[in-house]
Amino acid sequence: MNLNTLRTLTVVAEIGSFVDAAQRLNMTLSAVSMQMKTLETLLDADLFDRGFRPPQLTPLGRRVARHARTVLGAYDDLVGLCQSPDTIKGDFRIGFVPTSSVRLLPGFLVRVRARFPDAHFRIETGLSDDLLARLRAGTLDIAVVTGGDDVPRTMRTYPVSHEALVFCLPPHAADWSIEDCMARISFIHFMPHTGIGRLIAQQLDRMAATPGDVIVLDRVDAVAECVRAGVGFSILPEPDIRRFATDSIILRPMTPEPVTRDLVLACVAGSRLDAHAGLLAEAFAGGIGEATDA
Amino acid sequence: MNLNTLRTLTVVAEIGSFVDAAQRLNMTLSAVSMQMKTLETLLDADLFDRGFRPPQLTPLGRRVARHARTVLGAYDDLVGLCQSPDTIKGDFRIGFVPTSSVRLLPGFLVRVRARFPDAHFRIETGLSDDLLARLRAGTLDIAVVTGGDDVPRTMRTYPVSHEALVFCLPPHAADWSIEDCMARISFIHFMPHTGIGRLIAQQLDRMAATPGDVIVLDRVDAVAECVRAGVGFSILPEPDIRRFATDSIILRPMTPEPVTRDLVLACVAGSRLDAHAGLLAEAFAGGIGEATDA
DNA sequence: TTTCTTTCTTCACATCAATCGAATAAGATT
DNA sequence: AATCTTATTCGATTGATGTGAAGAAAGAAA
Repeated sequence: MNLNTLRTLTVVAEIGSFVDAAQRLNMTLSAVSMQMKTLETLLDADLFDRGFRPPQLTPLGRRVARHARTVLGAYDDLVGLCQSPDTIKGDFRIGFVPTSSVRLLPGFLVRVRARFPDAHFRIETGLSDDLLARLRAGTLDIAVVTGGDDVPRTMRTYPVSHEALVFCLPPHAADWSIEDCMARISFIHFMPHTGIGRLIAQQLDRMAATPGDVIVLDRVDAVAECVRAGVGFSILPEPDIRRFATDSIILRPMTPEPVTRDLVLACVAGSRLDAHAGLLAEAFAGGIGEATDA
Repeated sequence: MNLNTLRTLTVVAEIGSFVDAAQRLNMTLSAVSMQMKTLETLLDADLFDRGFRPPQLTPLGRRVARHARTVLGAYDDLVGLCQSPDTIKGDFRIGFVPTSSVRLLPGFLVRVRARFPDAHFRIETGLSDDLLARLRAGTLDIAVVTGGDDVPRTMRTYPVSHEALVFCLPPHAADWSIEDCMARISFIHFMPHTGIGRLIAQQLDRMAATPGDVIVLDRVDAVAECVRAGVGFSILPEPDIRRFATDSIILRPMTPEPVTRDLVLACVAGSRLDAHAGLLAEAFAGGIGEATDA
């Protein structure tokens, strides 16, 4: 009748190893092992196949672990019943898409700590799709993801930031048209397989301009250095590129009209942070610049 | 994170007193008190109003208690996941309508103990409507009730017994017609406000025969004695009346066609005994006679 | 295969939380 | 007010749960 064993089970199921689960839960390996053994005796069921060294969940074990999440969720809801609706308290897990983790995270943490001292967040990063899947699986309570069509209807979203995409040109191309750039230098494509990458690809399509040469990079700082060095030009969210040597990189708004990338705070409807997600979204207030520059 | 406190809370909420809840839970009053205090500190909420001597649940406390039942239900489901589908294990609460508790209960208990030694049942009695309400509220896992239209769709039912209603006439009326009886002696109406009582009233209606005089009784043995003494005649389920002095009471089938009263085992769909209700219904096999006479 | 590393299990021991019984306090009841 | 019933509090005991070290077992490397 103790939920700790269930919580441990879910963590073990998620992580796939007793040692790592123990570390995450701040307890010893032996405690985890004991708990799982206790649980198996209590339920009179084989949850793990110990023929493998990280013991593998049996099919039954997987079902139990999934159901354990429901039980824990129901329990968390009960705890939530007793909390005043304008405060947040407890341990939560929040996910960030990589670029947002650099820019939005610090300000978010500062504000949240000030406003909700009894709330603690474990921060995890991942691509939008990954984070959404983890929200659905219940291994994440809330996440900052790239907004758009990809976010399913079952999730509630709250706008967190609204960022203009801009062309980033090297100094020597200051007077060039975008067509000139396409023809004469490389296009540096940032993370094409991600939410923001798809947005960039979409813009290239829209301009019906095929770059002569494409370089793919997965770090904003690398893109910035390459642009500055004159290797090529790029498209990035303005706040991201502004963090790097703005003076030596030419920023130019998207043509014919501005394009924005939206970051939203997503939360499964009815999940335990559902009622508080709006409050948390406010902790991003002021946008990126203020949050990081403060 | 311990479910025992939640279970205690639900029992306290149901019973309305710490002492009685403690007795039901086989623990001391102080333990119950401590648990409730612990729970209140943990949730940081006032669950009870201690201005009254059996402490009264606050509105929040009531909500928490209701939600606690959900949590416990989810937990029970999890336990159920691990049990083989053809065995039953654990503590359950079963309700019986009064007459069935006399006749069906012993046989049921004997068979269930033999077949499912790890299942334990707390037996409670009540009228059909009461039992159905308690099933819905989750304070009962399963119940034997009078079948018919009253059983809502959300409940699954399994036939348990099928009993003919019969006229019970005193010896001196052995040759009388029912019309004669109506005119000359009292009709003894058994428990008119219950499931079976409504069925009896329905039969009187159908026969379009208004008895001259009606005596209401709520015990089968009292009905039997009155009939035997020649006070009046009655309608009862055959197995019930057979338990009393059959030789000195004339039984006659209902006219124009036989009428039956069905007892069903009812269970909320999706509740923790849902999957096993069919098996339990089998424990009533053989019907009343066999069960009690064995 | 043999050896080594990693990971889990087991054990004795320490620690903490839950329960009990008795004494006390506080609403109900008369 | 006196008394009854019921809940709270307190110290002592018990049981459950966690720790760390030693042992076993699976997987990787030689």
